[in-house]
Amino acid sequence: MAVKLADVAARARVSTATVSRVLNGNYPVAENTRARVLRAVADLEYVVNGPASALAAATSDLVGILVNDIADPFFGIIASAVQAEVSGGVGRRPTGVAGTRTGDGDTRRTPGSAYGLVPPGEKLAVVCNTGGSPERELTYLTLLQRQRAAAVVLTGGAVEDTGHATAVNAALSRLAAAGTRVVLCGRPPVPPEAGALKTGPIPQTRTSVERFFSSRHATPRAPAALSPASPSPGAVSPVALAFDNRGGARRLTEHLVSLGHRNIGYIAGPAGRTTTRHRLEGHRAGLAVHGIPDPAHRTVHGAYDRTAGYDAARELLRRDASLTAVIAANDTAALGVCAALRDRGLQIPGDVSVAGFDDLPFSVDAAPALTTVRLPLQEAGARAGRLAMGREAPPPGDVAMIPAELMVRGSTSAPHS
Amino acid sequence: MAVKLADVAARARVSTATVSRVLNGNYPVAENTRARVLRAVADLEYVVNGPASALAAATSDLVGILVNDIADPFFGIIASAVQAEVSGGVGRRPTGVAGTRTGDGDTRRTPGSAYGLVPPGEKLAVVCNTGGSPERELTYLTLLQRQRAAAVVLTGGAVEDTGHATAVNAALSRLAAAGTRVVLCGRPPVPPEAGALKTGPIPQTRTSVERFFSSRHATPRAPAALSPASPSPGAVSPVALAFDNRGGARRLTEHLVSLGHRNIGYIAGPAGRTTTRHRLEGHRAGLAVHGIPDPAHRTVHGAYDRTAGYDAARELLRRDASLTAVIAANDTAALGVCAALRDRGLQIPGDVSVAGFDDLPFSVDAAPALTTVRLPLQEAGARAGRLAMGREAPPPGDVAMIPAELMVRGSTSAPHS
DNA sequence: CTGTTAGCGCCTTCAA
DNA sequence: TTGAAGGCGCTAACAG
Repeated sequence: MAVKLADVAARARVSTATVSRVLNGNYPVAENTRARVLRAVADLEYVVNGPASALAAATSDLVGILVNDIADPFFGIIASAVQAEVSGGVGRRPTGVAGTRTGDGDTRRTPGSAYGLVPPGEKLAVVCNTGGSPERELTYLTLLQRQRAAAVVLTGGAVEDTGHATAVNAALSRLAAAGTRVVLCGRPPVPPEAGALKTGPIPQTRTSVERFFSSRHATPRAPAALSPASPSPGAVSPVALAFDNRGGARRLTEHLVSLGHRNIGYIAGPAGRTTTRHRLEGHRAGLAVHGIPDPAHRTVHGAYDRTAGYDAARELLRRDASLTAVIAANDTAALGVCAALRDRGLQIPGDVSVAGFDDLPFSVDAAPALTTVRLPLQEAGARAGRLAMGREAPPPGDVAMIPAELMVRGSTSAPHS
Repeated sequence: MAVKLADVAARARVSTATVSRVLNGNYPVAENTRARVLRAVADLEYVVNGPASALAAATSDLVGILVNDIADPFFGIIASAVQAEVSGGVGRRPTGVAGTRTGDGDTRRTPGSAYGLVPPGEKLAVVCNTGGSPERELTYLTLLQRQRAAAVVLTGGAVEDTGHATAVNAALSRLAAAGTRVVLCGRPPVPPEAGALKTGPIPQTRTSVERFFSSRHATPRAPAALSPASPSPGAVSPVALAFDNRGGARRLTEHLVSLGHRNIGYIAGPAGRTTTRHRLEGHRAGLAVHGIPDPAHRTVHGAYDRTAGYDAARELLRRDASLTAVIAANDTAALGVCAALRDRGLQIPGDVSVAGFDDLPFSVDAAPALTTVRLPLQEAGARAGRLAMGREAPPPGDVAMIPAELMVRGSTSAPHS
């Protein structure tokens, strides 16, 4: 980029410091001076140099949202909610300096009028797709740390490999230590020992809330790296919003049992992930409560997608023709199960009942409508977003359990005979 | 962040320049020196300061992917493909310097061994959710320009408001002028006039391809901002991969006509967007070809979601009870249509045929399976990703039309009587 | 192969 | 209310 702050300053006949103040709206500037500066900015189509700004101020407005699979609506819905909260937050910056706002949103203004200007406090919410790969997860975490992200939200189940978990927790600790807010959404909290593993001094950065409600002319950003170390270098446990996967799965299985099912096939998600394990544990607990045996051959692992559900259903039927119900680890896989059953000429739920998990938007439109467990993805994502922005107080103990709700629909009924 | 390059240099007893060279792997360094540096990096848990690095090098490794609705699988699938190509690209950096790689992927190594290290050339693909809001689209574009993004991929239909279109095109021109590669995916090309509106000199940055295949020790990045202006400051028209929405819609409608339908309801997407218009035009063309009248009351506009489809279907039936078929602007809305018909006690396709668009993964599992138009979202996204990385040559004229394929399934049949 | 030395563009005290 | 000036941490010539 050619045009820089100095160019704007020259054209507005002020110093670079003044231009900076106008742009950041964090310091009083005379009204007509401000106007001159803004005109110069528009005329020159000046756009702030993010890196330079971030370097000098030691902060950035990036907020990272890590998801396991962006093509899966489960994550799309969460990410969307987080993003909306982060960059469209209601009541953000109530005392914003008028002159630095984007304007009235009138897109028919002369092009260039609002160029390069973004409402102060506006964060760049950014979704990072790990594809479920541990390496990529770490890579993104590192990249976000490089960028000095303001906050990071990790969504969905975690990989349970000890080495990886340790590495991730260490990365999160470093992030937190660097002043980045870390929030877990739909992911179990970091075990205390892990969180306490390595912790440097935690700089006490002022929260966004504090900034939002401080005096009209906010004082300059606190130099996080220079602030004195906090007294207790205790465990850095990120705020966690965990889904009640275990409870939801248990209630789902109990629902089937109550209908009279005894031979229930279970298609679990990919092995070695917390979500997979918790749902499976819930399922088994549901069986155990009623003293129903659970032979290993009735469980198959697969990915969280349609094809996996399809294949797994065939495999289950091959192994055990006496099945009267199949539970899939999520709705997408459940659709695959339905397809496999139909291809075998089996009626749902007449011959075999089917159930899913998540209650994604399309589940109610399957035929028959899918019995499943509803997770309030949108609400949880929004809450995670507010937590990431420091706009909501963390739950007691920094952990909240998000309830799951059983949705009984047409795909389950009493077994045939 | 406390630990900086100088700290690492001190610990490794080398100069900062050497550390930088090791980290960037773009210059020869003695093997044992490199080892010392890497050990120091690991010991100190050093993580590069992204902003500082970006500032000094005048580039960043951010790649932005703009989507209208991240919760919609249509965009999720495209974004996923782009991302995979951008950050997992096959054969990227074939001559990479071994020592600077993350390692063998062994997550059980001592935590800290690979910290802060990311494979050279690794890009941070980042998905930005505009929510279909023009303002947010511009904001993201500005924010990405601030960050000096390496590339930007815009996906999905564009808003047709003239003022907004002009503003977006101007923003894209500025991005391009700043050396950011711009790719349109599933979005019509920028009209020549618009693209030519404002164009500064286009710095001739070396493409990634050139970098990838240059000598073993790649020479330093070209100083884009300082390179001489290109001879022809012509129009900056970004590479565009457009979907054949018009053709697909036309074939879909002709399919219904060929089955004998004459009274076809059409649920268009939100007004004022290119995708909506193109699909509607295709539909009308399909009717016109066969001389079938198209009274205005048979078209209803709505969002691209289930609820909109549901409501619109009820409205259409209210207006015209003679309908024998309903086409929805996308599959999600089509599901809503099916639900509305079922709620009215109508059979699909016995009483009313239904068709969608996009062929999202769940469409084949609807009951009956949805007749629709398949768009190769995954393939298009991957191609867009490669284009964004400069790993694939742009199509002739910088525009490629991605074909749409009619998928005839169970939800359409000849009308009843 | 390695060290020295200027900046990169902006923010932010300190003065005025 | 405004200006002057010193970094922020890193990269990239240019020597050696």
